[in-house]
Amino acid sequence: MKRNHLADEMNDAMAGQEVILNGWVHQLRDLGGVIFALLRDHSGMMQVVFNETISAESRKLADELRFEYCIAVRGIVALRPAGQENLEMKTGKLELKVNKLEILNPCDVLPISVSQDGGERKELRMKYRYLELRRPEISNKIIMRHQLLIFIRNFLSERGFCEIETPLLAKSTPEGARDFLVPSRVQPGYFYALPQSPQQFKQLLMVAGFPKYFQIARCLRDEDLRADRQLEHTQLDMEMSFVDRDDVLGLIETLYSAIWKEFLDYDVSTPLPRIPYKKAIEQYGIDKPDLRFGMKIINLGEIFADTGIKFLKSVLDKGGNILALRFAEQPLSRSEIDAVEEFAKEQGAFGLAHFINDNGKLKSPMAKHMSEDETSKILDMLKPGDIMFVLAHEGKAGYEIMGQTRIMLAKKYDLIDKSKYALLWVTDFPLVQWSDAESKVVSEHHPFTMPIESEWNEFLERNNGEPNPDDKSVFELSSQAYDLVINGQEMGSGSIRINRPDLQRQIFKLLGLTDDQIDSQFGHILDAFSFGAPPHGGAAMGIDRTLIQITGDEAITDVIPFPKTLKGVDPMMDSPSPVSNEQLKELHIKLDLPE
RNA sequence: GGGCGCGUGGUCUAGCGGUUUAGGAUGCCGGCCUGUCACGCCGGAGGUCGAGGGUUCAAAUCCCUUCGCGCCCGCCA
Repeated sequence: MKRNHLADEMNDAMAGQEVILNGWVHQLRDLGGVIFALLRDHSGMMQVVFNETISAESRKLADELRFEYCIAVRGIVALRPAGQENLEMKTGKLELKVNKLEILNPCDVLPISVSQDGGERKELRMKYRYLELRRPEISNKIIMRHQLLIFIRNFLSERGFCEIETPLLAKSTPEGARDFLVPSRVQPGYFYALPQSPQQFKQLLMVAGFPKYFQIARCLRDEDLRADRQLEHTQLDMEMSFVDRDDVLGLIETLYSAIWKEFLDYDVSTPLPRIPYKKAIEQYGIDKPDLRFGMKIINLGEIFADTGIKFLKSVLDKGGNILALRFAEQPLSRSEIDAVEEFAKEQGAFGLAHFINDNGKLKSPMAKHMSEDETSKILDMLKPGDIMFVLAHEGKAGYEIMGQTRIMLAKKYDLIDKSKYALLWVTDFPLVQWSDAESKVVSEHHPFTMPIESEWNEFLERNNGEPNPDDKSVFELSSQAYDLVINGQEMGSGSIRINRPDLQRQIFKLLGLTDDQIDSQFGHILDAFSFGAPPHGGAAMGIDRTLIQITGDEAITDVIPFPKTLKGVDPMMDSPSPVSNEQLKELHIKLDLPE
């Protein structure tokens, strides 16, 4: 019995018509003489009725029905008796009087509930993900993912972008995340790397003369997982030639405001705010500020420039900062204030002082050591009842402690306007940063990022034309890189790229690569740049993260059809798994397992 | 690699040294019920309390180790 209608198509006008529906038993109510079931298909639900006055045979077979049996029913669409309508249901005024039932496939006792959220543990839900996906609330996210991808493809295609696939079997390079390796059978001892992103391929497409490229690309990185990080994730990868930074930012913010309008009916005003990296750190203590609430970091350096308070003075003398957060939402108890200090200490602070405007009088552990001038200036900044948390700390770490404290306070005291979406760009990222793990200078974004050229040229001049990583001013250099941030989450990043082989080689040298390493690992791209490579730039946007912003979920596993656990295991397929000795032998691999 | 939390019949959960033969809900099995919609009522089966070790007269409960899951730090251009 093949279906000729879907549950969702049933309407009053069809009363009296005979139809066949296929689907699953979503709910069962056995009243003895009559059995009601909710039949669910991908479109919706329909109540079906088994009654011996309609069909004794079907009524008898219906005794066997249980949750999630896969069935086919044929029957007459009918209006429910007066007073029996279910107004909560789209088809609630109707029912199907079944004259033939066929059980297509029975269903074992369910390990997780399908008809509702049974609150099962994550590991179980992952193992039986295909059952969880039967729930419309869950599958709708996967359908929305499809709709988002279609929307993006149409948007970019209409604007002259060409979707181009790039290889999955690519090459391992020394920069960046840990690679997933794939052994070559034909070339013993050689490995492909799965792409961390199509970065080099897309730049080579620019060299090839494609003006606008995009790809919905899977990116793989063998690093530890988080709620917003899987081993593989999907990026909207894009690149354009003959453009400057504003062209790229303009296109992406137009796309994102269109997505927000389409999927959330939310008006994002463009152009988006653009905050230089340095300012983001100084004002929010983080490179991905959440602008749904205020409470910017305040620098009290000037007020305390000549202070007599020793620990403040000594931090200032060492070039540190005195930073503050003004908390004006509600008075806090002594223990609540202590909890804030405790949090700051966990973030690395030595301590966290505070000022309170106690009806025009300054209340603070430091009050009696402060000058009149200092006291009045602080009081001027506080309304009665306001609390100001104060941190004296050196370097970027001080801003970061305050940034984390700012976020903690906002979450704990509900300062975040959940109806708001705060989209912004953070621009002018540092070109490089220091890696403690590798004890060397590494790219902040990636090694193909164009520096801000005036700064770069001055840096070279200072170092006699050599890209000297030991010149500490290297950390002051900015790049033409940018991040899109939404509600405090990094949504994607991009940059204007280097397109000259000489500059690219200098950057590699700055990162500590020798000429030999550069030639063997990046020779292809330097070659390519030497054949008239056009200026170009682009970005890559996280599709999974974009989706959880739209759905309001907290983990990207919610919008991935078959996600993996935090240990990188797929409990459903039970991967990764051992392979046979024959397979290993074919690949010329011998195992050297830890104890 | 480090920190925090969780793990009890199919599933969710109570119990957190002895009142327990581990309680409840739901699902499952059997019975009753012709207008339910989380249908209802009656009865029943189902547990090595994640695993291993220890403390104790006595351990689901306390301690140690270990495994799994989640969240965070490190890590992730």
